[in-house]
Amino acid sequence: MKARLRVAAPKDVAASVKSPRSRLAPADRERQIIDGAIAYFSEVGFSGQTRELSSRLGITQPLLYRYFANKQALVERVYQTVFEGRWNPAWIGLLQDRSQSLRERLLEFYRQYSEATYRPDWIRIYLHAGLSRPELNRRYIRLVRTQLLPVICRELRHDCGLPDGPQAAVSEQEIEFVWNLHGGIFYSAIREHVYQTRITIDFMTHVGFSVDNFLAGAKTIYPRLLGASAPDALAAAPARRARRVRPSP
Amino acid sequence: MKARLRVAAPKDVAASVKSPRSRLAPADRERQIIDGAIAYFSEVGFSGQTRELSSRLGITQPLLYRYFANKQALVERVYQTVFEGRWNPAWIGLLQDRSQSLRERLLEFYRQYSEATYRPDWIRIYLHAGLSRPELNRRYIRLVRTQLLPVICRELRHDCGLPDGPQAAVSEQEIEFVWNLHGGIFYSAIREHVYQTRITIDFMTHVGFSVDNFLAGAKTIYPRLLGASAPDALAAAPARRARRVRPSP
DNA sequence: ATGCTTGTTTAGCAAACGATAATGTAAATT
DNA sequence: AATTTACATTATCGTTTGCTAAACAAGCAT
Repeated sequence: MKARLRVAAPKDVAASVKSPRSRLAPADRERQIIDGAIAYFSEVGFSGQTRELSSRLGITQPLLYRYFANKQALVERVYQTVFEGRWNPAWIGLLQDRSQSLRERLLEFYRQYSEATYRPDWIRIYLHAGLSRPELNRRYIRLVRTQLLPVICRELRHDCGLPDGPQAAVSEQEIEFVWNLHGGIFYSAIREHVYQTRITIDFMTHVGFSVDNFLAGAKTIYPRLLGASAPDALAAAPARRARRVRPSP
Repeated sequence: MKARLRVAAPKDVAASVKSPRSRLAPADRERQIIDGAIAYFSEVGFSGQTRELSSRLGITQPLLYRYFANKQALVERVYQTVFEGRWNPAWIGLLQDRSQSLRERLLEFYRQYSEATYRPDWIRIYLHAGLSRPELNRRYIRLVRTQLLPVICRELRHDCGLPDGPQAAVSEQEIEFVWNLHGGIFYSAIREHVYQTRITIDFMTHVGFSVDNFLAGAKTIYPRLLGASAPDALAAAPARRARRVRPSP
């Protein structure tokens, strides 16, 4: 039907710039798209357009839809890759290795942990997800809350010379106490990678301050958290502070 | 020209549901739009649509454009309102009032500060902004960095019985030490308001842990931060930790 | 070479979205 | 009450955006 009209009009000069249609194995192309999507969505958020993404990848936009049913499916893969791909179960063992001082272990842990997660793409995806799909972050936080923090709590008990045993459950207060260390370090990573504040102090130096302060303070504070308050405070729903809906004008 | 065709056909039943065209004073309408925009954009992010926003406000979409030249202008007003409207200069005086213990002052400060800023709309706008317009957050952080943290540093010096004077500048290490307190508390607010994690511990109880840990740790750590390291570390650009571009697959 | 399979591109639709012009109407002014 | 002012709505335009169908071409089998 349609005559080849472009016989005498080959690719013009501008078109010669773009790459000449590379044909990749499906697994490679998929991987390339996911990596590009992580970089792109971490930069502009998940409302970024598929055309811009494909353009950055050097491919055409419909090609995305050969590998992912729709944009949402691609976004899910990004979430999954970022959140599930960078957790190292060996960290638990590292923290429990009492042949080193707890300070050494915490520093080494945060060195490795920040190496894996406190990088621009991870943190930004993490925050974008937190704002649009908090259930994903809750799942990750549950991982930290159940796998990581209780281990630190027990090591802290041991370090402070406090009684411990397999049946002595970690209290909510203890967890919250350790959250404080974790959150302070995470926030300094946010300042660096999200707000891009110029930070004159080396990241691990900051971690050193945090850990030292944490351990020194714990010597004083941590003993209080065990005996006094009931560990079953979990069930109780304490009265939260009153909260205005709007600031009074 | 056009005959009144609807004489015998007044507003139908469905139309009677929507409000009957309220006519507000410009200042009131503008305020209403800004408040609605804060609530809406904090929920869905700044890529939210103007139609949906106007629908929530119970007005028509073109009306937005009578009050704001374009969407971007509205977004700017939201930023401005949220970031500049909730800082209370009196906090500085509160922190410097040595008639109370530093512990009391810090607790009271964080009670007031969290009341003003650690609420869902503020935090979410803050994070959305951080991801899309980090320069705005940098400005806010500079406010904290220059107005708030140095004051805490000086009070901490006094509390730890360390030498102080108007000419003894606060070192970058000291600031970073206090960032840790501030960030840990902020992160617990993120967990609560953004990830909507169920937190069984009262917010101010958590703040109490943080402050106590901070003060107890400071007694040990803080003295080190003053004398030893050069305060002019600001100028130096310390070697940061090596960083892979991608995690090895 | 020829044809076949399948990865890739071209062309384009339908809905969504920011923005504008024209029309309508509530309330102040006279 | 008539007129004017300006706040608000209706209708619509041009573009963007997710997504699809058809055409095209790179590599393998024959």
